[in-house]
Amino acid sequence: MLNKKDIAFVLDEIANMYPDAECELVHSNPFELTIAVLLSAQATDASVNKLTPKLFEKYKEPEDYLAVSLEELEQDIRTIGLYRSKAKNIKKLCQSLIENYNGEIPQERDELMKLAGVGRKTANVVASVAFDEPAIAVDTHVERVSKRLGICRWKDSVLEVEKTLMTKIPKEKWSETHHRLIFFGRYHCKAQSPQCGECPLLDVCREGKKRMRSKEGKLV
DNA sequence: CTCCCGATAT
DNA sequence: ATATCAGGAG
Repeated sequence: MLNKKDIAFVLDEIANMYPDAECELVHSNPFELTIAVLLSAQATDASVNKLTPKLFEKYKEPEDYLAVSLEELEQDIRTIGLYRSKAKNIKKLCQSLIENYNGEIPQERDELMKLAGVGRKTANVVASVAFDEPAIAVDTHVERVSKRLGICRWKDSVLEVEKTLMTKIPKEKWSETHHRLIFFGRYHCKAQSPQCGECPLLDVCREGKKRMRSKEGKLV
């Protein structure tokens, strides 16, 4: 496990690598962001961003999603994986927004998580990006990077990873660090081919050093 | 735990 | 061909 000094080193290095890391999902308000994050489950940001500009032109408010049939909405998001569940959740979410939240996305994470298709990770993203609340959304990248580096343990659940990160990172740095960890995981510490040979964190990364030994110094 | 699922990278 | 992608619901 990384000690306090190692954590500080990691935060410093990823700040150098990705000083301006931010949400890459196309959106222009909290409602669009929520839809985009819901769609992004088990899909790449690029795939979602390819779809949402046209989608948001057709569907501007919760009422617009309720005005079409489920089949029509499914067809409109068909290029995204899990599209049938997502279409149903979007419909439920919009109905709930109108019935319980005056048609607006709520700011509290507990309220966000009551919405269909919105779990802890999505709620954290919306609270953080749309409403500037300190939060660390643990997605596949944050989980993988945290475990490889040794910030948390391999067996930790997603919730345990989030709690560990919140404990080890100063609250005012939660949001920026969260985005930098995502960029680091997405573009450098990739799932299939991590660039350990060119990684500034190699000295403190147990998994990276293990990988370099097994490959005898050869890059991926 | 399983299921949902198309697009893209390896 | 297989793994992975800003997960969540049942």
